Amino acid sequence: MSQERGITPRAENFSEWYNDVIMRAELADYSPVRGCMVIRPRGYGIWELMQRALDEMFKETGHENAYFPLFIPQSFLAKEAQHVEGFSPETAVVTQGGGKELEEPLVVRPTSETIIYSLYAKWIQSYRDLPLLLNQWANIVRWEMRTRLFLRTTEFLWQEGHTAHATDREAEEETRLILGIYRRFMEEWMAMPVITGLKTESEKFAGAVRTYACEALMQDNRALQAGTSHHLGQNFAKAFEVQYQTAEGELEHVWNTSWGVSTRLVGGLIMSHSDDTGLVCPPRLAPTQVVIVPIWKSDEQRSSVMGVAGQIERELRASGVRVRLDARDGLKPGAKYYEWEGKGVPVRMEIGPRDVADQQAMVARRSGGKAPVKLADLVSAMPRVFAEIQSALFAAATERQEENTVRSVTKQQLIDLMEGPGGFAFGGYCGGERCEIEVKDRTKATVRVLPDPEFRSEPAPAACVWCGEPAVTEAVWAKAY
RNA sequence: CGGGGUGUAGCGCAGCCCGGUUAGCGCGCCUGCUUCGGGAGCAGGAGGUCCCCGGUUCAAAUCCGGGCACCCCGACCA
Repeated sequence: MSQERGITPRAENFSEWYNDVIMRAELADYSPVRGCMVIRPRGYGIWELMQRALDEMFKETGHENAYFPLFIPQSFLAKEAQHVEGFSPETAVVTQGGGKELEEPLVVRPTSETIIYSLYAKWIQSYRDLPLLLNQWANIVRWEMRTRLFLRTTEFLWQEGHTAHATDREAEEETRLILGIYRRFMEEWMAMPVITGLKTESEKFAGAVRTYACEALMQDNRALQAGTSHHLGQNFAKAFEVQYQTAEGELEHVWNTSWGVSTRLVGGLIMSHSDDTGLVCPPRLAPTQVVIVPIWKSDEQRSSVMGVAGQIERELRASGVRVRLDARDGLKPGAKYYEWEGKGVPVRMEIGPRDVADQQAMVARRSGGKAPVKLADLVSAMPRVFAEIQSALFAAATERQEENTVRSVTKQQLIDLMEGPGGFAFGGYCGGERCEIEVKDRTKATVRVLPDPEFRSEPAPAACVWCGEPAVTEAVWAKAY
C-alpha cells in the first residue's frame, strides 16, 4: 500500500472534504497573499471550458466582448448611492503610483458598472445605438473577511455583462434572457439543477432595481448563489448621464442590465457531484474526458499494448475527445486508477494484453460501472457514454435536491429543518422585511429567491410561514454560502 | 473580530511536557534491477533558515516573551 493522504470523508467534515478534493484533484492552491488563490491547470481547464460554453451562448444572443480597466476612480463608485454603500466596505484602494501619492485614489474594481456606464454615456447618442450589448471576462477584487477556495476569494475571475436598452421592457427581457442562459448552462453543462427567481430587497445587488438569481443546493444542503442577473433600471444611467435621443427627438435615460457568473461555479461543480474518492466532473466540463491506462507484463506485451493504446488515443483525439494516454512506467495500473479517479476524469479505458487479443478495451466510468467495448466501436461509443454520464449526474443531483426540498413548510418545520439537515424550504411569505430578519436570526436561513413560476408550489401558499399574515408570494429559504 | 487548532524535507507527521552533541518516520522524488488486469518490491541516493524576531542558558525544534501565517467553527458579507 502506498496511499496518498486520504480525503476527509464528506459526512465527517464537509469543509475539509471540499478542500481535500481540490488538493487531490490539483484544481487550486493557496497563495502567499491572504485570501487569494492560485488556480492550477486542472482547475483552470474547467474554467476555460465554462468560459467557452458561456461565451458562445452570449455571442449567439448578440453580445460582444470588450475590456475595461482594472482601476476605477474612487469618485465613480460614489455616484450611485446604493452602489457605493454596498461596495465601499470591500474595496481595495490604490493611493500611490510611481512612488507618488495619487491625485485621486483608484479603486480596484469590485464590479465595473461605474466605469462602463461612464463610457456608455459617450458612446450612446441615439436610439439607433441601442441596444448596446457588451460582456467582459475579467478579474475583480472584493476584500472578504473569510475566504474559501473558489467560493469566496479576495480576487476572482468572472464575466460581467453590461447592456443598455431603450425601454424598461427590453431591459427586463434581457435580464430574463441571461437568467435563462445561466440556468441552461448550469443544468446542461454543469449537470447542476437550480432554482431561479427574484431576490428580496435586502439580498439584491447594490444599485439594482431587481436582481434575479440561480440558486443551487450543495451536498451539505446549503444553497449556493451561482449566478445573478440584474435589472438596473435607470439608476446608473442617471448617475452617469447615459442618455439617448428617441425617434421623436426626446432625450431619455437608457435602461441597463448587468449579469455575472464567476469561478465560484467551479466550487459549485465540485460540491454538486464529488465523493469521498475525489472530484467528479461531468464530461462536458472535464479537461480530460478519457484517460487510457495501458497494462502489460513483458516487453512484447508492452509494445503491442502501447501500439493499440496510441492508436486509440489518436482516433479519439481526432474525433474531438479530450483524451490522455497514461504511459508512465513504474506505476501499477491500480495506482493510476486511483489517481485519475481523484482527479475526476469521467472515463477510464483499460487496455491490456487480453484486450488487445480480443480487440476490445475496458471502459470504466468514474461514477461506477465497467464494460468491454470493441476497439472498432470505441470512437462512435464515446458520445453516447458521455451523454449517459452527463444525464446520470444531472438526474442524481436533481433527485438529491428534491429529496432535500420541503414544500409548504410550517414555522416549526422551517426551524427544525434549518437546525437539522438543511435544504430548500418553500413557504408563503408576507414580503415583510421584519419576517425576513426574524427568520434569519432564528434559523440562519435567508430567502434565497422568490421562485419563478415553474418552481412554485401548487396551490400557492396562503399565509406567511413566519407571521401567519396573508402571503403575497412564495419564498425559498436555505442556509447560504 | 471572537473561539479552537496547526506551523519541523515536496506532502503527511513524530520529537517539545522533562533543553544535550549526526533532527527522525511514512509517502513522494532521483538512479538501477525486478515488477505491472485495483494503491509494487529490493538496493542505493538527494532533499531541512525546525514560521519569524527577541530573551534565558555552556547549549534551544524543545523553556519564556512578542509577532506572523494558514485551517476549522462562529460573527460578518452581491
